[in-house]
Amino acid sequence: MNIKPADRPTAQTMPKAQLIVSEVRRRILDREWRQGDRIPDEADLAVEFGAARATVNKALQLLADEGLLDRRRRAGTRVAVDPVRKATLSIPIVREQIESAGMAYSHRIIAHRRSPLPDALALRLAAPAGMPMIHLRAVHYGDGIPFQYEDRWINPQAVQGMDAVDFRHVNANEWLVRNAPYLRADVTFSAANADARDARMLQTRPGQALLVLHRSTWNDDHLITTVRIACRPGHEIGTRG
Amino acid sequence: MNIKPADRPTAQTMPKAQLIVSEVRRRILDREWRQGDRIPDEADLAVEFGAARATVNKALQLLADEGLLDRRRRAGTRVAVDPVRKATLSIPIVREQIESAGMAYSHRIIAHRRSPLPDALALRLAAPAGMPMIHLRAVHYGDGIPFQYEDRWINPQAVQGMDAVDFRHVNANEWLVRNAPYLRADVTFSAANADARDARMLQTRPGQALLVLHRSTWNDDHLITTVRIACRPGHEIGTRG
DNA sequence: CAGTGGTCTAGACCACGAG
DNA sequence: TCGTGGTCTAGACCACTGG
Repeated sequence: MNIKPADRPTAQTMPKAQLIVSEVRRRILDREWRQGDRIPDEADLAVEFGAARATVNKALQLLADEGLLDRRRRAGTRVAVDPVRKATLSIPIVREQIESAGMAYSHRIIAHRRSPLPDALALRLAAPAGMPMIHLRAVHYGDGIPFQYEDRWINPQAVQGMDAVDFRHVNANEWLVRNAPYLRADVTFSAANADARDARMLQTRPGQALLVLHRSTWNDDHLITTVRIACRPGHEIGTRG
Repeated sequence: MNIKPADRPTAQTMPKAQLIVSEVRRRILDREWRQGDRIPDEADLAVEFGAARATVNKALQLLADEGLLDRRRRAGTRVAVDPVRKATLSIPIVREQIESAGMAYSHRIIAHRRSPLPDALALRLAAPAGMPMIHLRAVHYGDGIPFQYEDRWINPQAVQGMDAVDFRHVNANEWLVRNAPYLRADVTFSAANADARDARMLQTRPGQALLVLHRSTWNDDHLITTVRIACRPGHEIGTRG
C-alpha cells in the first residue's frame, strides 16, 4: 500500500516521514499490528512506502522515542507491549506565565544573604556541605496575588560575573536562565502542607496543600543552583504527551 | 577544529552527531557563542567538523528540540535567548514502580459500577455529559501499604472487547495500557488536601497534602479513559531533562 | 554468524521567510 | 529574491545481538 495524500485527507503536504509515522500509528490503533507483534523491517517498509530506508528509520525512531515501538538490532521492531507513558512538560518562567495570563507581574525579595549550604540540602543533592552559597527567598505576584514562593540557593562560583550581580534588583530566575546554561537539570514534583512561612508568603492558611517543585541545575558535577518552588493553592502543571 | 575522540576523552566511540552536539553545547557553556548570537550555518559547520550536512543538521535539531538553539530558515541558527526549560518524565506503571522497589504488589477494587459521566468531569474534559461509563475505584499496595488511590472512568465503547472484560478481576490500568492505544494523552499535576475518602484509602489523615495526577487518553475526540490518581503522602515524581 | 537497526555521506530539491 | 534550514535518496559500512 502506498501512502498518498488521499489516504489521510488532513495531510496534503506533510513530510514523508510524518506520513509514515501516521500510517504506522494507525495500524497499531486499528490492531493490524498488535502489541508485541514484530513489524516488517526497515528495508521492507521502505519498499512498501516507496521511501528510502533512512526515511523509514527516522519515522520509526520517532515512534520509538514516543514509546510506541520497541526496537532492537537483529531482533527487529516490535509494537511496545508496555507503552511507556511519557510526558514532556515545559516549565514556563513565572513572569511569562503570569503575563501570558494577562496579569501584571511583580516580585519581592524576602531575604538575600550569603550562607553555607545546609547539611540537609547537601545530602539531598550529593553536594559538599558547607559550600558558600547565596540564599534567596522571593515571592512572585500576578496582579498583586502571590503565585509562587521561591527558596533558592545559588553557587556564586558557578558562573563568571555572578559576584557582580545584585539579586536584590535583578530577577534571579531570569538572570540565571540567561546567563547560566547548564548541562543537567533535575526536577521533582511533590505535594506539601503549607508551613507557617509558606502560608504567610502565599497568603493562605497553614496546612493548605501546595504543589512543590524542586529544581537543580548542574554543569558536570558542579552545582549551579537549586530551588524549591511552592505554587499557590490550586495551581496545576499540565502536559501534553 | 576537528572533533576527534581525543578532544573528549569520555567519548571514544560516539556517533559523530553526538560529538557535534557536545561540542556545540560546550561552546555555548564556555560563552564562545553567547545567547542570541548567530552561529555558522550548517554548511560551514559541516566543513569545520568534517561531516556531512545531514549529520550537522541532525545534531542541531537535537539541540533545538532541547531548547538550546533557535533555528529559522533564512535567518539561520541562534543560541536561544530564553532556553525553554523542558522536562520529560516517564510515568511508571504502579505495579512496576512498586515491584522495582522490591515490594510485593497488590491491589483492591473498592467500587465497580456503570454510571453516566458526571457533569463536572464532562465539563473539565469537554466530553458529552451523561455518557455511559464504567466507574472504578481501586487502591494499589506495596507490601500492604497503600501507594495510590485511583478513581477511574472508562468509556466502554472506546475499545473493542472491553465489554467482555471484568475489571473486578483484571487490573484496569494494565488492561488499558495493553489494549487501548491512544492518540492523545493529557496529564496534569496538582496538590490536594486529602478528603475523608482519600485519607481512608491511603491510611492517612484528612488534610494531608497529596500529589494528584489527572490523566485522560483519547483517540481523536473520543474519550477512552480518565483517571484521578492520589499518591501516598510524600510521594515524588522526578525527572531528568 | 548473519540479520537488523544505527549511522554516515554526497548530492539534490524544496519551502520558508528575512531583507 | 535567494540564503538557510527541512527533507529525501541511494548507497555504504558498522555495531550489536539473537538464533
